[in-house]
Amino acid sequence: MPISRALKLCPEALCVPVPRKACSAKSHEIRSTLERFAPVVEGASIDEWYLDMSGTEGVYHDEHLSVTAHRMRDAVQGETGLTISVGGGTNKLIAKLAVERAKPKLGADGVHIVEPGTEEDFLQTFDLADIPLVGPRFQERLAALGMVRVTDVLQYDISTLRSWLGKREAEWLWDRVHGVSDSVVESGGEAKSISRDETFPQDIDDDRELERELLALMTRAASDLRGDGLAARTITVRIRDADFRTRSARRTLVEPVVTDRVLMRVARELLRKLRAARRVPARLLGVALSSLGQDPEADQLRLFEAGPGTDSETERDRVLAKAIDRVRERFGPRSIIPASLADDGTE
DNA sequence: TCTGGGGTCCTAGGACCC
DNA sequence: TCTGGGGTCCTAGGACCC
Repeated sequence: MPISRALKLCPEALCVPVPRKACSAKSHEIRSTLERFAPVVEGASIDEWYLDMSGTEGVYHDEHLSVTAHRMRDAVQGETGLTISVGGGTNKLIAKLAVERAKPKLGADGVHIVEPGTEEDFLQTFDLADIPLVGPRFQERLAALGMVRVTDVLQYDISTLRSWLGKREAEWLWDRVHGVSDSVVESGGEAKSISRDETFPQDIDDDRELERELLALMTRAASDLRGDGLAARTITVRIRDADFRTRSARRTLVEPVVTDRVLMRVARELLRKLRAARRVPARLLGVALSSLGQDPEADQLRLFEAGPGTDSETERDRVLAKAIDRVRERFGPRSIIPASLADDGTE
């Protein structure tokens, strides 16, 4: 339920913000513990990881995987105070489905291992909606063809499925319902994008007001960008109109940038473009920074020095941005904010 | 009664290059 | 009646996940 509706129904409710920093710190703690058990650990989200256990049989003296899994569970509980569930199988699809069967609230003991060779039988106990990446849209199409459970799909041969769904999707689904998945466990790494967006309590139609919101969003995104030691080449502005139509505009710069001034200058142009194309009240506004790379060092020789009013950053821009970040870190995110934004982009 | 926030990945089409 | 072909980069939109 959206908070705005919850507060309408229950005006005295107290809203407690998500302690994002604390969640992220706990996530790192869990990962560190898991890394002792497997050579490759892939973070799938803030609270899910894949471990590739192949090749570790000798290390664990050929003990059954469920024994190792219970030791992982105990280690995480002991070191972080949090309870995890562990699913095991011969590929990521099986492991992901297995962990749902491992959860103690279903009466299990926190571990569920699917033995090699039993994957197809295991799959037959699921609905298609349980398969990762079978979302609401795909479910609807499949249901229209009379397929809701995995067993519904197994009645048909691949050529029939191809004629209904097209080659690519039919073959993808065919593999999944047979428990086949060849995606590898990879440790991954840096974020691919950083975004901030906000749904307004009331739709906003005023351009100046939208630009103020844009500035607030960009200030947060840019500060996190620099906090991670990254720079961005692509800036995206997203707007959701009152009728829920979502539009976006983006621009990729030749050089990666980090400063509020340049990021905001591009973002404002993109917002103006979106507003010029369709000017109706907006319910959401967002910014995203992508094409990320390591921030080229501030002390690096810069071939071009550009002034305000261009898309290039000056040394002054970068020093200023980082000084502001330090003040915010010490005194809080609201301790120093842009007073206003002039039309030429200076603050 | 409308539908959160932060992400990833995929696709289609266009520009441009050799 | 014909308008090559393949690769890369970019934009816009959409599906999906937690």
